[in-house]
Amino acid sequence: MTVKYSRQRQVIYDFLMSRKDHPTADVVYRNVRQEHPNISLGTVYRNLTLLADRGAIQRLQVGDGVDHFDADVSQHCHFVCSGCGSVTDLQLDCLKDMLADARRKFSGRIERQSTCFYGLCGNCLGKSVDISEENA
Amino acid sequence: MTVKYSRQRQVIYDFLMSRKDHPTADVVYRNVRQEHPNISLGTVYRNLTLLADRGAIQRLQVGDGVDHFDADVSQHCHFVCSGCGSVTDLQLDCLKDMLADARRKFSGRIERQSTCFYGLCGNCLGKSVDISEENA
DNA sequence: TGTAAAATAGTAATGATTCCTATTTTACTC
DNA sequence: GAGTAAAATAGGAATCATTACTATTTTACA
Repeated sequence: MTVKYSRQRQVIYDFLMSRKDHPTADVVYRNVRQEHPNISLGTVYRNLTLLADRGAIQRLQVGDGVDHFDADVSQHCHFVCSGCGSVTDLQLDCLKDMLADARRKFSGRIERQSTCFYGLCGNCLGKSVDISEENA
Repeated sequence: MTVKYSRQRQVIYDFLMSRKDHPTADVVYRNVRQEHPNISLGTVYRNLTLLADRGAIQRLQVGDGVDHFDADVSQHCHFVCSGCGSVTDLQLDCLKDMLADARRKFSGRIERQSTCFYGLCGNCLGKSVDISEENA
């Protein structure tokens, strides 16, 4: 199946390239709709999947139940804030060492890796947090 | 809310402790039902969530769209086979170094980490794979 | 222009997980 | 051992992200 140009796919990809965070399909949909009011959510999903399958973008599953998408396809880690839910990049030099270490120890073939850190971002650390329910 | 004993929760936890792989809620349900025919799927989900919230077990999100559960709560990596879907443990010494490195570089508070490798396990590497659709 | 393959919009279906409620079980007191 | 309030359960309904379906439109190319 050859891929043909589509204006919608172009707009989706351009939008993703313009963002440093890692939007979900729904966020992409709501933003792209502003200049493309008839685009359907299915089209957004289909094109994000197509782009990810071809390696043009990365699909991230950070454990919040929703897929995030990243136009930066280089190997890097992510940080997920438990406070605000933001997903940000984290460049660690030791990433490649870890991959090498894993390949040394594992008998199968390791193709890629995904590392995600969890905690509170600098912003959320500053704010006072309601912990009234936390000991319930 | 104090936690009271329940036979169902005990059976769910015991089953998880007996497995070296990392079953999904549905797999737990189908197995536990053999000796507890009336248990409901909702009970399995509720107890897995309760145990995970209390730190007795770990919830894994490896990117296949389904949650997996692990009775081993120590920090370790996982490997997900793209062939058979199995999820296995991978102990890497450099894991703690990576966490230290991340804490040094990041301005927020990092609480935990999740690392997952993807590829083909030793078993699936041996088998011939149908790639007829891979260039489509 | 003509045409076949690919893509779209809109909607229905899927499937994992959570929520709801009447009933049962637990833990604790007398 | 009975009485009781909180917690847990079974079973089913609801939710919500994602995928599948289909009639129509767009693309690429002769």
